Amino acid sequence: MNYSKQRESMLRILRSTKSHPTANEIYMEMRKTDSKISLGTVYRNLNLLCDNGIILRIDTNHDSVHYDGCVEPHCHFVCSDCKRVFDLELDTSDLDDKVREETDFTVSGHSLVFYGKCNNCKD
Amino acid sequence: MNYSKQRESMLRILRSTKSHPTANEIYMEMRKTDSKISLGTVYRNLNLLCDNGIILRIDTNHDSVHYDGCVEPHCHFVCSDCKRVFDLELDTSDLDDKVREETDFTVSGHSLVFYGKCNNCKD
DNA sequence: CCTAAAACAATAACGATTACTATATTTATT
DNA sequence: AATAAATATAGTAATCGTTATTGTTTTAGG
Repeated sequence: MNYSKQRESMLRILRSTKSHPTANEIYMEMRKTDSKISLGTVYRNLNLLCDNGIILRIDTNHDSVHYDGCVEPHCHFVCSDCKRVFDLELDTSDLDDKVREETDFTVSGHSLVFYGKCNNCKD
Repeated sequence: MNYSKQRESMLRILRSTKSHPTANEIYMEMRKTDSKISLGTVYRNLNLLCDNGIILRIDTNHDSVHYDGCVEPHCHFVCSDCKRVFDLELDTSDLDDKVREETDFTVSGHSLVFYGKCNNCKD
């Protein structure tokens, strides 16, 4: 993987927010400083960074995929009203072992997403 | 919701398998007995059945959405090789309460998907 | 039977993502 | 610094899963 200033800029954006942006939101943010950036470049780099474990993909069932610059194990909450994605502190590191006990599968990890309404939307 | 033989047939298919088929797989299965069935009908009914809690949507991060005729709370394992979806017995009913303790959010449920390799693919 | 609501098949449209192509940038080598 | 190979890019076209539209058919209730 060679250096590219586009990819560096994407990583900077992802690591400076807790908003879990979508590909298009990252694209819009990048266009503020680089009007020539291509949406294809954003997608290609997001996949590259995911495949190398540098960022995290969050599938919310709701709309398009969200991305997280924080790869420390944690889980997420998606508000079914505003669709925002929140980080949760919940420790679920024991779950993978439970599945290993129950099955003969090789478990590499899990994705845990909670649904409901956030503080702003719950009334 | 009026009766329709297309929807009845879909439910029969979904409840008679543990394979968690995609919309297209259900469509292909239905075409065996009804060559006129429309893919739009399959999608419309899948959404209708999901919205009414009669079937379950499973988002695997991998490809298109899978559906489950069993709505009893359970979680899933997706093989990253063959992409098959397996049921797990794991009881995770306590997780929602843990999130309620940690946050002020209204929690309606969660989706828990494990990743790894199944027995067939792990070597 | 007759009517209104709901469902249908067929097809067009949409939005997110990926593929393609010709050009530019990065990195390693002389 | 010049060169060459590998990698990345912008721009655009194509793909794929899903949803919307339309005119017709089926269902359910009076």
